[in-house]
Amino acid sequence: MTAFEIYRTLPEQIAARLQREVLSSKLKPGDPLRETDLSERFGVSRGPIREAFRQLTQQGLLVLEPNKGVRVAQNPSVEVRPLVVQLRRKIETFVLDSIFDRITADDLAVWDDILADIKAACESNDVDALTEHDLRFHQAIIQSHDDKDLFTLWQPIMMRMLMHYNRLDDIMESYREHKRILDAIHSGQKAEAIRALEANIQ
Amino acid sequence: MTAFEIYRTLPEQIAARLQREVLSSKLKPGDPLRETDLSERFGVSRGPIREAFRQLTQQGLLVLEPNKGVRVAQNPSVEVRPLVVQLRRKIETFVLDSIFDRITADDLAVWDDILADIKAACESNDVDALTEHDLRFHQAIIQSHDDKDLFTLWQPIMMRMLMHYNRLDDIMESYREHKRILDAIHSGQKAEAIRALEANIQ
DNA sequence: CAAGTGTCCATTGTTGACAATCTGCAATTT
DNA sequence: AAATTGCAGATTGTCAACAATGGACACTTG
Repeated sequence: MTAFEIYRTLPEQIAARLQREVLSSKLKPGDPLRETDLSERFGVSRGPIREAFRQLTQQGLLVLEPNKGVRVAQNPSVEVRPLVVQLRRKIETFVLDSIFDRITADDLAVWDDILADIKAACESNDVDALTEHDLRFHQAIIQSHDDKDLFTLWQPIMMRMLMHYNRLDDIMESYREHKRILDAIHSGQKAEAIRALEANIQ
Repeated sequence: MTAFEIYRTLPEQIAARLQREVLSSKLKPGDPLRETDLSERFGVSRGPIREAFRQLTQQGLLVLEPNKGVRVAQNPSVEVRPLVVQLRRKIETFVLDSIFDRITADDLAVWDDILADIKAACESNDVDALTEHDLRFHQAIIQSHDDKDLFTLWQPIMMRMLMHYNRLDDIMESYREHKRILDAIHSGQKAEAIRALEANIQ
């Protein structure tokens, strides 16, 4: 768990809280979000709320209809879901392949820390925390690529996968999958790392 | 050319105009867009301008930095470009394959009309118009899928490809490529249509 | 009774004023 | 001369008031 989270702006703080509520299904697909309600809840005017809506819309978590406000987005249909998986695999394996020979000790230290958080979340059976750290793990990899725009491309795809995070019977398996990825990176086995990464994305 | 374009909202109109200026390189990567300037230019307050920024940011055409405003996004790096091509191919071929047996005469009529616009743009050597109708063509196909969320996923990827639309020596080739796609669809040749679509995306 | 019309209310859209932040440059310090 | 500080202007961030829109429901109308 991250002890202190620093956000530059008001809308970022609001967006982060709403993001958690969507990913943890406290807010369900189709639920309307009203600007007035939230501006009272967070003690700010409607401006920052709208800006937070913008960020979450970009992430694909909210859907905006003119004059009607925003709602929590629907999960991808069963038909589209395999496509989303393939897209995410393509991006993440591309990044891992591309950065592999330039991964620094600092990068690995950060990823190891996140893996520890994943382990803790699995052991305490905390699905919401697992979702959060799973996101952090893959985000950290994507963001280590020089082209920062890749993150913008990847994020909405990732979010669509996280919206129903229930594929595992045994939650500890998530920890093992991520550990396999990092183990392979530690020992310099590129092909194995990519294989483990693909296995984790489904 | 579409004679009348109806937009529901003020921000949509503004976003559409700015989109054209970015795609036609009238606004170049890195150029800053100032809220005050645009609010004077379009005769509205800064609110709708910010909303237009929102939409274009979601499309990947603008990049926002807190307290610094928005700039026109950079083109994808040469390293990332092949990935973008692959992602777009995956989505569009997925959609075409998925809808192929349910394509209606109305769909085809619309697409034929757009093809005529593409032909006209090629014949008059109007690259900006070609970009616009090329976008309309592929957008029309994507939007004919039941899952409307696919469009949101596809749009930012498409935009990254359109930001420098200069792969063709012979502009008429673009018309021929799109014609091959529609010809194959007309004659019910699914595999051939998908092949032609992939050939067009590069 | 069905289809259309009008009114009201909840909600989003727009605006202009004011606050906070960033940038560049000049003055100051070491 | 190099680094730092302090201003001033430009620009974005936030706010609260007002306008416009959409949906629900009662009412008319054929």
